[in-house]
Amino acid sequence: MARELTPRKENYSQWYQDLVIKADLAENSAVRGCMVIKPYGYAIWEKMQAELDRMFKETGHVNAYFPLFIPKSFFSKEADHVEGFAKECAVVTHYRLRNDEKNGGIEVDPNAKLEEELIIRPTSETIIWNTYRNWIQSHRDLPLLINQWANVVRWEMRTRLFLRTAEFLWQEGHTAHATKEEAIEETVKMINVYADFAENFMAVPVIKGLKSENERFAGANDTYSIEALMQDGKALQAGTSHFLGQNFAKAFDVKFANKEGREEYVWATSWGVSTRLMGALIMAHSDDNGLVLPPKLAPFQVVIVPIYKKMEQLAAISEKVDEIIARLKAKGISVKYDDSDNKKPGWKFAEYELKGVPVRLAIGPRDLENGTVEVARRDTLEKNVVEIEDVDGYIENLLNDIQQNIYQKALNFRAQSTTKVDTYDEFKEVLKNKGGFVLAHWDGTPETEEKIKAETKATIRCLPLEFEEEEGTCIYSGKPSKRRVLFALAY
RNA sequence: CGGGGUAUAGCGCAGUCCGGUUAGCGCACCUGCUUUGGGAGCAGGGGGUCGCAGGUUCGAAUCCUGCUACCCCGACCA
Repeated sequence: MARELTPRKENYSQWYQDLVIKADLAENSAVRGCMVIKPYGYAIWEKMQAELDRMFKETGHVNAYFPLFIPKSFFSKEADHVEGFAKECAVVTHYRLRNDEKNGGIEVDPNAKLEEELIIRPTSETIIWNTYRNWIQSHRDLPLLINQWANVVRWEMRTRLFLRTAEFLWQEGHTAHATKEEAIEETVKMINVYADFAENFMAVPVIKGLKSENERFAGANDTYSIEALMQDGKALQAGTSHFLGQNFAKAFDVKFANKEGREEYVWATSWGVSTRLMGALIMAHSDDNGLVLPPKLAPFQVVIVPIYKKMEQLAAISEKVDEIIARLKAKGISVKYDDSDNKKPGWKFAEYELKGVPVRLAIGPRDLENGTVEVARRDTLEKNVVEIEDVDGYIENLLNDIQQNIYQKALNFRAQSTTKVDTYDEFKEVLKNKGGFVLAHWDGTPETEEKIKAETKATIRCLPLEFEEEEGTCIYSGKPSKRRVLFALAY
């Protein structure tokens, strides 16, 4: 395997894709725009899933599953929704193949044309709300708090591993509520869950905010997002939570009898995060040696590499290692012991650094004599010799320390990369030379936002939920503004 | 959909301009010996419809025509 990663500054996007492939996370598949997630990458995704799923359940949600196919007619019931997604839908038109008598091979059977085409879900609001109609009669049926883990397809023109693929894995929550207030509360609750997950598990600091009208989900009244900053200074939308108002309830005629016995449309939310989080994780922390995984999401937190000349030495080392493994496992620390004989220690060191394993132990004859082990941490690449007696407690602390440290590092980077600007010239200058988040005044109109985007490619990432009221003037139009909003170039 | 590029062993590439022994190199793989505290060394070995289809020629990976796929840069990305 070629070891070199292309220098990051030259072409971050290429560097990122190389890293994804070399660290064995994923690769492009034979199918256009689709990705094969390899076992190591999938193991990280499974860790993410497990934590998110736990958090959803703690907030009262349950899992269910809805169909992959959506009848075209369902899809078109909500006008904004269909308009937003129409350009990127995969459509099933036939249900059978037959032998091609003329040319050999196989062809679509023209006699098997579907009366109504099926859309492969790009998101499931429509099929789910069509189902909810039958599930909701009374206020006693509410709230309905359901999540599904699924794949969706969006026929993107250009794709990038994890960040934008034609098919991707995600979870989508779809909830129904009796009141507007309760639905809004749910929307905000879930964006907070996502922020909590990003910061405390992924160690990626995020900014919670409200999307501008232009960037809002098709069919939503309000879209909240969490925005993360990548190491190349571009923003990544890492999760969204939508307040859907009564739009889907009206489109699918979902009404309930309230406590007074009157019929009302229900209030809805939807929220989702996807395998794009993998991209965020990689681009937030990796360095030139490869991935840097937060201990809470690493498929294994510790790797142990034995160093030996003769098989007898390996046997003695393995005996000691078994003890260490037992003690680490007792503390809930996951460990891989790589005693494979076909790779040299140096190769293993480099390989596990590439894969971002948080802590590496090396143990050889010298250590056996001294009762020590060499502990190397991935985030700083520091090495220390530790008494075997103390190793489990030491590593337990070290893992916490690494989790904190990489979060702090990302937070510091974000702080350095966030700039307040007051003029349009300054705005353009910062975007061009420094990148990162730019806080600026905006007049609140979609027209201004579009013009800024057309001229600079920067978009309003969000109107941060945490902000200071401040009199100012729009950097573009000069009109008055009461607050700054968050701009950036984005993935 | 525009602009550029690529297609040769599992992977990465050279060879193509200027046609000519048996198509080559690195990594990986197999065998053996020596190695093992930061991506080992030596020796030997296996593996190819040179993207597909036509054409030119005594002779095509190489020239010509058509097709297909993929990559990069844009456009697109609720």
